[in-house]
Amino acid sequence: MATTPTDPDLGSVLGKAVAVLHAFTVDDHELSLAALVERTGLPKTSVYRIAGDLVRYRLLDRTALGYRLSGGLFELGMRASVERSLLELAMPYLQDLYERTHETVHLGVREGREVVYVAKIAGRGQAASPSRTGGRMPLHCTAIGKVLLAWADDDLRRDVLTGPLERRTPHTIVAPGRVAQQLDAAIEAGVAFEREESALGLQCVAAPVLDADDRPIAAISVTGPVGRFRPEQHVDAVRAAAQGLGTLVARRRSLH
Amino acid sequence: MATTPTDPDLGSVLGKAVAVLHAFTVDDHELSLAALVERTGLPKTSVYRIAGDLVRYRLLDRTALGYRLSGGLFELGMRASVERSLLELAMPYLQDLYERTHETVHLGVREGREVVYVAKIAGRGQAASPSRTGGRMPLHCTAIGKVLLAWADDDLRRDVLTGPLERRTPHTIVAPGRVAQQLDAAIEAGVAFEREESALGLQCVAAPVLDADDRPIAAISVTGPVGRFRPEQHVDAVRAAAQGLGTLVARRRSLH
DNA sequence: GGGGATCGTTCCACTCACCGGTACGCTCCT
DNA sequence: AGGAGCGTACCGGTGAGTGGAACGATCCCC
Repeated sequence: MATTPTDPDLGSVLGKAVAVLHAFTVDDHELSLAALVERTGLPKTSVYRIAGDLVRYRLLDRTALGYRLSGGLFELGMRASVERSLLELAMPYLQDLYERTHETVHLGVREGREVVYVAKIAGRGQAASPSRTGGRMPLHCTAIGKVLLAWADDDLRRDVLTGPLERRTPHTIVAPGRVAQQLDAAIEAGVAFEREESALGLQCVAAPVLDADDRPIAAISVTGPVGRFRPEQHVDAVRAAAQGLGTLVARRRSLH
Repeated sequence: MATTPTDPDLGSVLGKAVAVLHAFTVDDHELSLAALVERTGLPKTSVYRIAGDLVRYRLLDRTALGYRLSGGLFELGMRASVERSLLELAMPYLQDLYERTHETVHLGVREGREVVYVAKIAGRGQAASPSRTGGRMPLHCTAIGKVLLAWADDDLRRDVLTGPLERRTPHTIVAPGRVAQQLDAAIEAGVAFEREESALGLQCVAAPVLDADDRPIAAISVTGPVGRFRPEQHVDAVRAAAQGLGTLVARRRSLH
């Protein structure tokens, strides 16, 4: 059941422990022992023992209802070098961008065939975008994803376009040809757009953060609600932020 | 050597794996096998095998120089419920506070006898504060720490004050009596101050985020360089942000 | 250019930590 | 009262994990 992203080797303690950790998602942050058993498919006793150990090692917390990922794990995750260096370098630019636009700002990197959001600035009373820091989204239906894909190796582009393109909304572009068109247009324009393709009611512009070799390290986007928000108005601001961060990153000789 | 915070039971794979993960710090984000062996005190072969497994499970990445904490760990950490819920609720307030002051803004929670920073907004060209998201600081020498300690149970306050108070700068207050004085003053004033007690050249004001039962969930602070920056000027802004967040959190029936 | 130090990797036989079925006690339901 | 669902505890068998020893590859200094 419910194969975790990193479908681990269940023959080792470590594998089982990782499976338990991966059973938690952004939405289900609190799971009972029974729920963990169901999600991992592991024997109850094993989950019981392992979860207990994880609590002992401060990777899980006990709660009235069961277990949840602990603050220790948060600390550990914040030490992940690439994401954290990027985040620290990027914050001032994201900050400026938000202040200039007062719209939701994202920073994302590519992980496999998906976008992982490394930072999100959503001010008060914004149209709620479903993205979350640390969350994932498909590459083909988000502005950040398109940017990351457009500047990526041809291999990856081909790989993604030949695979299934998940439909998220009625506006999601699922025809490989049309996605390819958009990727080309993105390179041409230096930015990519998204119009209600990942979530209804939201539009988006994104620009790539390129290193010294013009490889895409990350992407920055501005998101707003259809109607008041016109992504074209923010092209220059996003591009400026992404380029600023890019040159800063390049100066640091790739993200160490 | 170098006992990790959660000095783990080294008799189990899991314990060893956790020890390996904890060997990485914010500063040493990239460690060779030999370095891991030295820091964990584990046999070389064991570290080799376990690190390999951790790479397989996407908790570590291989690099030219050795290993580092992976993006997968970042994602996992971002799912830690308390920190992430708090972070999402707090961001708009931190955002506003930064825009109002244009000084470095922190959000911190207490973990044991230390502060853990959950969020940091450091604008361009600020005096670099040594804090980092996910990093720790002692309670007695930071504004956030004083706030968290002042509103905490008497048990904790006694516990911390009777323990050794680490000196961080010439200005660090290490006399238990004087710290206690400041805690009382903090409750009186609704905010706590710090004047170069954790890092030279920096001053700070912090206010508590209280839940419905007046228990401190977290604290918010504004930090700036001595000279231009006068913490007293920002008392109202910090207090407003913290209270706003507090009522929001209280409405959600404690952080689930 | 050879010898020594350092580092990552492979091999292997022992053994103990892990395994998971079974059973128990508790709290809600019906 | 009975039954379902859950968390906890017990326990003997066994294979995953163990770590010492030995190997090859770099690098650097004499």
